[in-house]
Amino acid sequence: MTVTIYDVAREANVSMATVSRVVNGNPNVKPSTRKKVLATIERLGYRPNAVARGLASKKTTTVGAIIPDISNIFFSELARGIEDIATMYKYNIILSNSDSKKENELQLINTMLEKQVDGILFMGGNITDEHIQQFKTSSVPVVLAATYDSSNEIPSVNIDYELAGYEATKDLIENNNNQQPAIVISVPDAPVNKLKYEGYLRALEESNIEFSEELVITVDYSYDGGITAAEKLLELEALPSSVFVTFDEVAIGVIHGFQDRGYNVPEDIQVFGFDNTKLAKMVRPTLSTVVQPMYDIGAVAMRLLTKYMNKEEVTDKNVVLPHRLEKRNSTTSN
Amino acid sequence: MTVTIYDVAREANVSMATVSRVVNGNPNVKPSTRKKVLATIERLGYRPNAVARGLASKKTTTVGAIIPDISNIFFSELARGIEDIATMYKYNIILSNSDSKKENELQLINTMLEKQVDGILFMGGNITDEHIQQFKTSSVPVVLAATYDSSNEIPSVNIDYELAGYEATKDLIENNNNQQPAIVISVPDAPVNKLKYEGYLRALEESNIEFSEELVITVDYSYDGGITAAEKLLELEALPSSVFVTFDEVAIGVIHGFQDRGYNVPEDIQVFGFDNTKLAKMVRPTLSTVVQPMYDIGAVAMRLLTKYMNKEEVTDKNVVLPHRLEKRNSTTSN
DNA sequence: GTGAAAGCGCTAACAA
DNA sequence: TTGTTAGCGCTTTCAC
Repeated sequence: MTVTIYDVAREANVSMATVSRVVNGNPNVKPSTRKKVLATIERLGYRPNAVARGLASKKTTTVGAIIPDISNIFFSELARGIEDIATMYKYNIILSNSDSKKENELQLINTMLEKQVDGILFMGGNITDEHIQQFKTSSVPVVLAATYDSSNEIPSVNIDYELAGYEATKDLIENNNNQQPAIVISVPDAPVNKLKYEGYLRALEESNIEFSEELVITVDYSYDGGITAAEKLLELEALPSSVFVTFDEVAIGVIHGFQDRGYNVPEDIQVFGFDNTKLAKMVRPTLSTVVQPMYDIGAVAMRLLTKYMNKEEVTDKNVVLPHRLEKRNSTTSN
Repeated sequence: MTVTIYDVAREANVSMATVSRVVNGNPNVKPSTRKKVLATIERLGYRPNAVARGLASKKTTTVGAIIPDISNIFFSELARGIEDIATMYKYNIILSNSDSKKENELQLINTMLEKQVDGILFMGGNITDEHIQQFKTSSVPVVLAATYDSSNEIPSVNIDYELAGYEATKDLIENNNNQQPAIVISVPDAPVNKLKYEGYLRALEESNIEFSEELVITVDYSYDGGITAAEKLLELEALPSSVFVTFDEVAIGVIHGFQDRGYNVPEDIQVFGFDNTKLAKMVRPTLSTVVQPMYDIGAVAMRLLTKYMNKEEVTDKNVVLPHRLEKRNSTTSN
């Protein structure tokens, strides 16, 4: 049926070891026999069986990627970064969605390990001790992408969320006469979001702004969550002059929530987002936001993982990529 | 090092065959020995090696998904549909991006086959004879998702693109005093887009509208492409009263292109999109569009693939899912 | 530069 | 109900 290395060996009058050498680019093969082998491979349409190879070599050139939700624009960009670098290094990706549920995550890690992946790229919300435990006892390296582990035990690639939150808030404060910006938080339990909030608080503190709790709004991580947030903000006695929204998609909902009720952004209220997904340029007014380089995070995380898989030396185990503020029209009246 | 089925067998005083039976849920095991085996599996932390299993059983419970670009919101929704059904049937997905390049596509198919996937889900633009050839000689089933193969030889899941294009155009014609809507096309060589265009032409014909070629605009498949399209439209002697844009993302660019130049949608020009990605509700005015059920296409395609993989009988090899028009504010002055 | 042979960890007859 | 024994298709010593 399927043609094996053994068939090729027989047809080419060499041993299977030689065929294996040719297939794997081992230099210890006489050019003439290499040519002969290559010819019969071509003739028979031989295609190496990666599963058999994996069993014999204990390497599958496959890595597992556990991601909350690939249909989320943030993660799909991240995934693209991962994929591109993986391809560059000849790895394939087994991609699975966890919906950020611990149970799914732990289960998926196990499945990936069963499939003998050479490494795991993990994206998630909350890293629990159980996660850490599983990562540390894993037989293959694990790298976290856009996922914060406060213990810093697991290699990771992130931006400085606290600083980013601080800077965005600071910008809003400075442009609004030292008034407290509101903040719209989603998935408040996820450490990265806590960090954004901490940055927000630090900025308030530094500007000696008296903190009003009612300006902290928690809503779903969704466009509709943003609409809801706008409604909540409009129910307050006084509309704050600005709002920091911790996800672009939610921020766009906030903008439209205001606009649909006759308010103008940025005139009535300025809106600052977070992530710089491509959505940020696809609204009117365009969204000022914190640039988080999703693609790069994915790419760098994958690169880092290859280093671990190849047992290369790693100097920087917890990579912090630069971020910046991109000011657009949702904060700038012009 | 790693604990194998053999270790478990020894520790539990049974043969590896029995352990295998327990692991695979084979009922021919006495409950007491099953319990004993399970206990030692637990105790030793045994984790079955899927690669060895794959080699022995010739099944990997892994399917390959070849997708143009996972960071595209359309495909990422599709991918989610695929993934969810795959999980339901205990399959894992190897996901790869092709950027719709034939060379990559062919290469990826080959890689997937080397990895011994049990089936392939293919999404792409142009299906050439070479593709068909490779699919037909593939040792595992292949299903196309949102990808048109005019020969209908390969199993597929689609909507009726021609009809959808026809209906959208028809709607625009009827709401605009029989004037020819413009059409903005991206990736014109892809058969699905040709079909949309054919539907457009049929609608014109049916309404006895004299066809003006200058109302056919071709731009990149991107938001910026939409901006460009709006510019091109504004360069015409007379602005058409409506435009059918064959992708939502481009349509949103078109809307903003007009708005940024002081024109109003739908008052100055109506805009109709295609796909109903979640972007459609995230613009103002909200986008009227053809609802293409991406998630369902992915899910149904994966389900279809499982049928082929299990050698179940398939009654409907080329599935055509229903679509509909979702009228929103980009075509309805209110 | 090439070949022989022993696994890799498991499944699946076939026996018992 | 359980065990024995071939492989699955390849890599990788170790000889020659």
